[in-house]
Amino acid sequence: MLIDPERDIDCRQYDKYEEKGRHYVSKGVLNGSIAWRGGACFPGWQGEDLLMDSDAMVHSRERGPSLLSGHRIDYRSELNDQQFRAVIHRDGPLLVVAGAGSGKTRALVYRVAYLVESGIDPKSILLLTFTRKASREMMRRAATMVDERCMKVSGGTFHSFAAFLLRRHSHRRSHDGSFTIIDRSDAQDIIKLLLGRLGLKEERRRIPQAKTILDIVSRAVNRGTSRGDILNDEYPHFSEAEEIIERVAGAYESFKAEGFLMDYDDLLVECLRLLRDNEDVRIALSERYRYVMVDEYQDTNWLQAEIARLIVAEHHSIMVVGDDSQSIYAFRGARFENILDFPRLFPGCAVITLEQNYRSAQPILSLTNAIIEQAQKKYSKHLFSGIAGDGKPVYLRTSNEREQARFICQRVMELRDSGLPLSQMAVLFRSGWHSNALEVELVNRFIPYAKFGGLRFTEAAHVKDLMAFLRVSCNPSDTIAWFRCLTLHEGIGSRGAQSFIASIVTGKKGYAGLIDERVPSRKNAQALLRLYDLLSGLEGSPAQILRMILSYYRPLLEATYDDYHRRWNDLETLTRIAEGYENLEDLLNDLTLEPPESDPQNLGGEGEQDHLVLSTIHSAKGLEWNTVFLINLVDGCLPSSYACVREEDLEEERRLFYVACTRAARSLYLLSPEIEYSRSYGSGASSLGFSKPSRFVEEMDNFRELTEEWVIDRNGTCR
DNA sequence: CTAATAAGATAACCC
DNA sequence: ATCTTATTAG
Repeated sequence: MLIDPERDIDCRQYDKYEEKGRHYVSKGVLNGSIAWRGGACFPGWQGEDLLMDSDAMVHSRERGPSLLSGHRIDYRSELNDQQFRAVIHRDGPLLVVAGAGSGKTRALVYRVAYLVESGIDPKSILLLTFTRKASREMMRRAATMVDERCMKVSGGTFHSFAAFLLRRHSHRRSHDGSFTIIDRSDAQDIIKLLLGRLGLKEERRRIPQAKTILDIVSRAVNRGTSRGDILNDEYPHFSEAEEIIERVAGAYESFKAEGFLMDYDDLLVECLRLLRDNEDVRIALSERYRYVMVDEYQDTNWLQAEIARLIVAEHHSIMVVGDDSQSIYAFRGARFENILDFPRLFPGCAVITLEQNYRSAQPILSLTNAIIEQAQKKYSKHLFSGIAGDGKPVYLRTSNEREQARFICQRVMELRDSGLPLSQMAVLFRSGWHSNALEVELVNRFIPYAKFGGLRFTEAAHVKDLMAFLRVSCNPSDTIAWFRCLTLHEGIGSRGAQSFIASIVTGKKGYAGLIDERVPSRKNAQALLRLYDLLSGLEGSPAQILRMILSYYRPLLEATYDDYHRRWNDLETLTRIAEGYENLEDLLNDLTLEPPESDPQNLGGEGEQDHLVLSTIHSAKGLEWNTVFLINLVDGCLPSSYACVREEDLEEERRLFYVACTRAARSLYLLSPEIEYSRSYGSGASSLGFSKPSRFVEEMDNFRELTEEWVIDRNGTCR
């Protein structure tokens, strides 16, 4: 489509205005459908933003309608109208509401390409995504379209961006800026320590577990409410522990402050504070990042939305992309309302809706539309697909998990034999351990697979051990890391470690505290001397440091774990990762914020590349496969039994179901095994009995028509 | 005070 | 099944 401002824009509905000699449109309607703002929104408009390479912006009718002059990529024919408008949008706020599979990523990638091709400095583009993997992937795609310049785009997660910013402006904080980022389990250790320290063990009242306390504290931060409210709303059974929680929370804050520690939430909170309190920082950022894009906007919480707003406070040049139907991170404080609030936050913003689905065949889409139709709150989007379907999604009930696993293995092998690569098939599930039974079967049949989600590489004990050494050498006040390092040694338990830590950190003796005379010479004296030698002798690149620590740690590893061989491999992986880093702090930073996926388990099979994907639904976000198997579609698994109490939680589970099904391009298999509950399975579930199919299935009256039910017979399956 | 052993509880999603 | 906590012997 050729956009002709004179013809396509309804001139009665926008205000033209002039500023510093340039012409702008503040609002308008294009072909009667979209809100519009900004004179530089499309090529050809005479009030171009002159910041750009003006040549590239001129819409050239002489050269034919499809190619923007100066651009190698034929944006107009490669994108649909809505995508095209989003891509060539230049300045001013833009909200793209993108249904599942509607080419949201495509729009982002093309916009990066378009901006870079127009001569924008890639470093002035900031792409905030949900995972670093996602941003790298987008840049890579843009780079293959344009050139290497696209790799220079600034990008990352909100958390990594916050960490970067905080380190850069560290002089504004009281300490020298070397802080350590702690993950959830570190935070949990701290809470446990504090519970002991505060002498709360003797309390009569029931005290929530460290994990629960942390959860409450974190939720309050991410939702922007008080801990009391969270307690009342979500943990009523602990409401009498409020006072204790407050005390622990206070102690936790001061503990972190003393040790220069920051948890995930602190990164956002401090980043927001930095932006709020320092106008000069905001201005500098606005100048540096002229084009800001936020992916998965429906999963941002209020802190993130606020950070994004402040980054662009000076120029409002921000594009956010999201889909309220795919918001699945409420447990982390995500507010899909952010999408709805966006136009209010940025008055006059352009809104573009992407409704054409390019991923799934129509029968799959019909089902997913019906699923989301059940949602309490929905914001109308009618997805349509041009892809005719081969068949309806398959629904299959099996008598147990084992049968479910066997069916999948059999079907996967059939499909592979018919030429579909394993990597084009995925098995999705609600919780990490739902795939256990299947994994056993896959191993038996030598089907290689890679699992995403669940336990992370950096959560393995041995990896944490090694990171503790690194953290100590990076930040000698890191009490938690010291604790781990010290108790690793024979003869040093929690008590001994505490006294050393007191000497090292509180007594400010540094490493010398390790060879403190106060500590009588015992059999551990020798070990401590060696530890002292190790730590004070650490120098060089992160990889060199790591190797020094490894040679020290190896005997400890072998003494502690029977399966040290496997674990040693992980540590070598870690060293390989470290090779790419010049400074230790960056390495630790990245490991905590963006842990590498644990090595794909290549079990049997010939090619290393091709493996079946197993993934939690959360980790499958944004991805797609030709064939998707959704397993354990059973009440108590999906929806999870934890989510069956509150209405909002249940709604989120429904969206999860929706997200899972919309990952499928050509075929979708829904499996409901009967699971026998030996013990109570979550809250109040009957202690004995069999699971029922998911209520989401039961609730849909047209489920039968939209799917095809299979039953298992003696030799396999048939209709 | 530590380390080994026994009994008991709990089990999600993720930066 | 795995991780935590309580108990007890060294």
